[in-house]
Amino acid sequence: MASDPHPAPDASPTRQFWLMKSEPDEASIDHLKAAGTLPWTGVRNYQARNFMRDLMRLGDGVLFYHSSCPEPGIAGLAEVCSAAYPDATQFDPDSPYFDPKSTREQPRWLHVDVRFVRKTRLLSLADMKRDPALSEMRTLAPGNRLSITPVSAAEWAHLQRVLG
DNA sequence: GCCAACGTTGGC
DNA sequence: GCCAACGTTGGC
Repeated sequence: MASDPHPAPDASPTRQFWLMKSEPDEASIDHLKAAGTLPWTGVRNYQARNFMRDLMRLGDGVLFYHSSCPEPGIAGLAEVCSAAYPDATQFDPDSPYFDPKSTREQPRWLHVDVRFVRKTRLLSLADMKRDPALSEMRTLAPGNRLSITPVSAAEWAHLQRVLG
């Protein structure tokens, strides 16, 4: 593996799993495939930030989900490949993610990097909703708006089978 | 473009 | 600390 600019200090032996939403206009699974890795910038929700900052570990599994698009759903698999570090876009006045209240001394917003694993068939949101094995998925909970949600080991294993 | 649900902000 | 106003998310 190439040198990692942001290695996690304490990769957990227990792998955890996440669903991460991205608008394909901004960053699709094809963008990730082409880039290899992407910095997960632009998260401006404290709960989602805290997942990345406090709970994500190197090698955690990621369901790459396309949101706010004609066919929302899971489009591929990825994995966490860095520890959390400050989001550069919060300091950039020209960025839509600029946060004037953040400082370099005490940055508000952090993110991890994510590495491409593989594309899958598109498992649509409708498919997910109709699968009883996914009925407890956090991302499907009524009113959920979090762009990053935990996925249970059972849900992950089930999805590996469903996605083929 | 609509709108429900939720998060954040800021006056008090 | 309350809560109204406002902003954002994201499916439809």
